Amino acid sequence: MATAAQPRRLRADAARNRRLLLDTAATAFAEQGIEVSIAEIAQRAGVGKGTVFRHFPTKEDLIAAIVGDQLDYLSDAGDALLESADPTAALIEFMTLGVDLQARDRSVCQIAIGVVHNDPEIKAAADRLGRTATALTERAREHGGIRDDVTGQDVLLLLRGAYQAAAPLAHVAPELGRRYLAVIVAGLRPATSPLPGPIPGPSLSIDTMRTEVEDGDSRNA
Amino acid sequence: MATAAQPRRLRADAARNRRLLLDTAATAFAEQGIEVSIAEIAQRAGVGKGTVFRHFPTKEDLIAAIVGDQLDYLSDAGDALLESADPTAALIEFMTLGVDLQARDRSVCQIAIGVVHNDPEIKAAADRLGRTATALTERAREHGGIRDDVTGQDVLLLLRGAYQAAAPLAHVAPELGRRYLAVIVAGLRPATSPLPGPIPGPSLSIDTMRTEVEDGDSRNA
DNA sequence: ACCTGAACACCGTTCAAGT
DNA sequence: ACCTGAACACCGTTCAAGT
Repeated sequence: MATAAQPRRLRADAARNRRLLLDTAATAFAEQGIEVSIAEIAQRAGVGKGTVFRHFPTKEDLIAAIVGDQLDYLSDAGDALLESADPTAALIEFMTLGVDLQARDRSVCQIAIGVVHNDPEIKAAADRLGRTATALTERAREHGGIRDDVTGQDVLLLLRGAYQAAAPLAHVAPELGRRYLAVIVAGLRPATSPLPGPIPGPSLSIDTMRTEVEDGDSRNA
Repeated sequence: MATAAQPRRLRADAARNRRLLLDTAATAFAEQGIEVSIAEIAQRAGVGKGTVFRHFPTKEDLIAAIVGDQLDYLSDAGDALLESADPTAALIEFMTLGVDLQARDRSVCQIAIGVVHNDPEIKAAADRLGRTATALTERAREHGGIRDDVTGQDVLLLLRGAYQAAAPLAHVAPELGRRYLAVIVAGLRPATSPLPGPIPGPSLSIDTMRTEVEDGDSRNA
């Protein structure tokens, strides 16, 4: 339920349309990916195109709202896993859920990949997911299940990597995501040599880090 | 140099235009990603839009040609590394080159992700890269550097995963790809428990696997 | 307040007319 | 044989006119 800073109370029909659009778009995106046209979504929902843009000023905003919901789903699952007896198994289960979620819904794959960054709803959902991942990661670390230079952000990003590695063959071998998650999990086990480069901070959300740098630069790498 | 089944000999100006377009598009894609318009590429190259489509019937074909070249570059580097004294270090170096290549060129990131599948040029380049990766992987395995249930295809896909994991923060922390590659490499070390799921065959290219299944199905997962 | 569809700018692609 | 730009279909987005 990522219902953040809304202008307080929508008219009855407006609220209904918003939900309707969210649901219609979610299934459409899951089926065909984000390239479905707004026109088609509007038609499937039985409203005019203009209505879509009244609720979501841009297509990105619509995607953001849906992805935000999905992130919340993963946060819920992660929070529940915090009660689990085996912290390491809980972290692995969390990552597995994340990989499967991406496989199920094509639109989630774009999470945080530049398309959907500056939206406040997504930002809030991503922050919450970051906190959950950090908690799970710290428990697993204290339990001795994973190396001590790995953060919750690492876990979230690697969970994305596991799915993205498998993505090209997703149609042929849907279980491949699990395979690569297993490789990654094995790589997270306690080890001697430290990982190279900077460590993504546990408190720093993806969006925060990005906006800090000012958007739209660095086109020339 | 992926110059495959072309209608034998282009007219002088045509050959020149083709190269010009390839170069112009390559830099444009690397700078701004694949979303640059054909119109802009045509203009930057100083030709009409129609000319672009005469050489590359579709935008995908243009991308395919460029990505194919890039894959060849990685194959060349990999083949050179086959002479290296330390097979395990060679494999790691190969993967590092692959991650860096993706970071350098935004268009390569889409490799084999469904956009660019059925193109024969890409298919040939991907096959070759697959063979190179397989050779490097087998040498490292015989050397005892990696677990024995990992194929060259695994290596290629994981190399993609490493970059994709880091991609959301690529602007802020360009070295993050190396970090996640290190995690993955650690996970590839010889181990007791086998990886779950099917093993991507060393001889089977990504494209081959895909066309075997017949495209356009499996929309409902 | 909210909905709607015509209108706009832009994109990939086609093709008749040129050389 | 190859090049060109006008023309087409489609897309995201805007907005004046309706309720």
